[in-house]
Amino acid sequence: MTRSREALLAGALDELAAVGYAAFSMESVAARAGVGRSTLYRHWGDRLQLIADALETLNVQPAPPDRPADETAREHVEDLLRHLADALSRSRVSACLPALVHAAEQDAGVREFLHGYSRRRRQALVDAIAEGTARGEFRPGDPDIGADALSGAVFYRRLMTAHPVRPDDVPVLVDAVLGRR
Amino acid sequence: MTRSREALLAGALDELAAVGYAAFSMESVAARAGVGRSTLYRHWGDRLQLIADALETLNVQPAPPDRPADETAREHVEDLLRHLADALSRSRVSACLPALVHAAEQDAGVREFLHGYSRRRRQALVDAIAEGTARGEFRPGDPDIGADALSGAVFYRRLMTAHPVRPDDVPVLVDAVLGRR
Amino acid sequence: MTRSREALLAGALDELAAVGYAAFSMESVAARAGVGRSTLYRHWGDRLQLIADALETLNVQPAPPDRPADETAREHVEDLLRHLADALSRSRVSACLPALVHAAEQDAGVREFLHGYSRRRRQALVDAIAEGTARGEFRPGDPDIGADALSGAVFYRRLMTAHPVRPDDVPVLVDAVLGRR
Amino acid sequence: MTRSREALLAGALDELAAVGYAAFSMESVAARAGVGRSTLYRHWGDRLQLIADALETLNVQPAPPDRPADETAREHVEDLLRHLADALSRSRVSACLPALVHAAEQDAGVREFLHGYSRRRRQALVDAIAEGTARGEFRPGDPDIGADALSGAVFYRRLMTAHPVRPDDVPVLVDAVLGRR
DNA sequence: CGCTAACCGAGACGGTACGTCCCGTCTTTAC
DNA sequence: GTAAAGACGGGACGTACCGTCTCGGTTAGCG
Repeated sequence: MTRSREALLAGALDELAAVGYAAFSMESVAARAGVGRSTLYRHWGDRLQLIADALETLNVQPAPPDRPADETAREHVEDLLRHLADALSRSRVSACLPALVHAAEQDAGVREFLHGYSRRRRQALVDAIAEGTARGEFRPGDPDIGADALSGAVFYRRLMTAHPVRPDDVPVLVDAVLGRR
Repeated sequence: MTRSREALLAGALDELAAVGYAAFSMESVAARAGVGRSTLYRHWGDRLQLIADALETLNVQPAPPDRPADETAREHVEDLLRHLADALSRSRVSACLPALVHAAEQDAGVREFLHGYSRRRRQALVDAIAEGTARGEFRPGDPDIGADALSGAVFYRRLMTAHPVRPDDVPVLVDAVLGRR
Repeated sequence: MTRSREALLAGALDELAAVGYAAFSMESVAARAGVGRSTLYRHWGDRLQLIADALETLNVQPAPPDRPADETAREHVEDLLRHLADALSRSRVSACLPALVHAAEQDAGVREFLHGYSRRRRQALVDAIAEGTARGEFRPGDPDIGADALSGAVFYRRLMTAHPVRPDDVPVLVDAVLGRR
Repeated sequence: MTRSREALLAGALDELAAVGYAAFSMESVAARAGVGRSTLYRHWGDRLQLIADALETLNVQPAPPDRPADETAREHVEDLLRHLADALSRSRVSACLPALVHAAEQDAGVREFLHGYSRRRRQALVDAIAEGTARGEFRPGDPDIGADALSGAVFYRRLMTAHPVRPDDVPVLVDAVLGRR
């Protein structure tokens, strides 16, 4: 709303991406925003409220791009996964993700945010898979399981290995889990 | 080695599991171990050294149980996944995992540990899948991709949702990714 | 200035008098003043800055009492010495003196303070002696030397013996050094 | 006695002279002596015992030099004062003196040592003055007072000013306090 | 136009944890 | 059997943030 509010929310995300949740410092957020410490506390009371609020900022779902009428379900699934892989490689979300995973373990508010974020993405994937399965584009199977395996592979590679999934890897992954073209 | 060393390493893991990496306090670890703060610093110098060392403790791979000679590759894969699912539900590793994921993002030592830990588990899975594929127990496919999808699903459900994979979920998952029985 | 500042300065002098310079503890000063340790460090940064500042407190010279017009130079000299003897027996200055002497050896700031304090007192004495000498109340002689001998006796007895100069001892001392009445 | 004992006593005096009583560190004394910390504690238990013992080392009175038969009492007094002035300018005693003054205020053992040291020196001076007074070399007067004034001037200038008494200053001082030649 | 209210910065305050240094005690090694 | 090495619990150091608070100063809106 007020000018400093936005500067602080942005500063909070920067801080989170830069030093993580553990070393996150209100002092430093205020400095990033070029704002007095007291102003910060006037708006958010404590660290967690600020972080939780800043995360909402990330929550704005970009409207799903108009899908061409003739896009196959497989293409759609691949798009969703490519977008996820991309988000986990480059965006601010990616930088904050490990901090979020950790914070979620400690704080119900953050947990809610993280799970909700994940749920929305996953649901889109489930829908696309279900459509493809119905159309016979994919091997028959539970679309929920498929979504876990596909999303999981992307998150797993980002969080637990040094080699995140790249866009080119996506088709192979879809082939393996949902059935060859 | 010395008595207090072990008490402190154990205390460190407890602390990590209890309050996470962000709120991890040397003060509190020393208290948990019933040991003077200076003793703690005599051994580890700072927070990260202690955590890194404590993690090595988790690193001891339990010898793979003697596999019955007649176990199928599918059974083996399912065992590995059930063990992983179990580890991510109950063990000390699970409690520390979010803290680890976060710490790994900030510290190379922890990152190395986490990736190494993940790599070893994954390799066992890859081998089992490859064997099954060779024997025709599974649908043909790249065992690396299959391992990512299977491991990924388990980690994803633990870290990003409120519903971790339970042992009973494993066969369905294996069916979906590697091919129906 | 701020409330706690004064409480801390007073506490510092108490601490200095009570346990000396060697055992002087910031922790304990803060406790004496009923103030948080961080407040103490916010104002002074470290032990020496605090002590140096606290000493300035002692530096306020009480305005010389209106000397009766008919006071002789000898009476004036005796007054000054009695005042010194008294200060070295009872006052807070006396309690801090040994600590000061030691601290002065290690720290230039304290040294400056101590020497300045001594110089001012001594100068008043030199002036009084010079006046008396000019008036023929005292035996001819260098007033600086006389001041050293008189001041010296008082400090010497305070610092190096168990028997400080008492007010009654002053006239005899003046007789011996400056000439009999 | 044992080799390390002596090294430690010497080291203690060095340390005292170097950093004073306040910053005196057992750690550092042991290091100076090239000896383990535990060896130090085996001999002295704590800081004060060590310091007290080390000071005894300084206590060895050099045998009074054979006074020439024809030396006057004034010459003797001047010799004693010159020796004192010299000791307070150069020797290890001088370096330790401020530390001693301070320690004496806190610790009875050190106080006893310091006062005793002072008493012995002063007595020699009193005797010399008394002799000179008896012989008519000095103005009549109480030799105790004279000794306080003379010793006092020397200590005062050492401890409270930046200008210690130098050997050349001695005759003038004696003239002023005990009577002109 | 001037008053009031909000928002803001600066920073004092009591607190807690950090990592460092030294204390005095003790056990364990090794010469 | 004496000395070294060094682990141990303790406690003060000076630093950095925390979250709370009071204090002036600016700006805006409203009377």
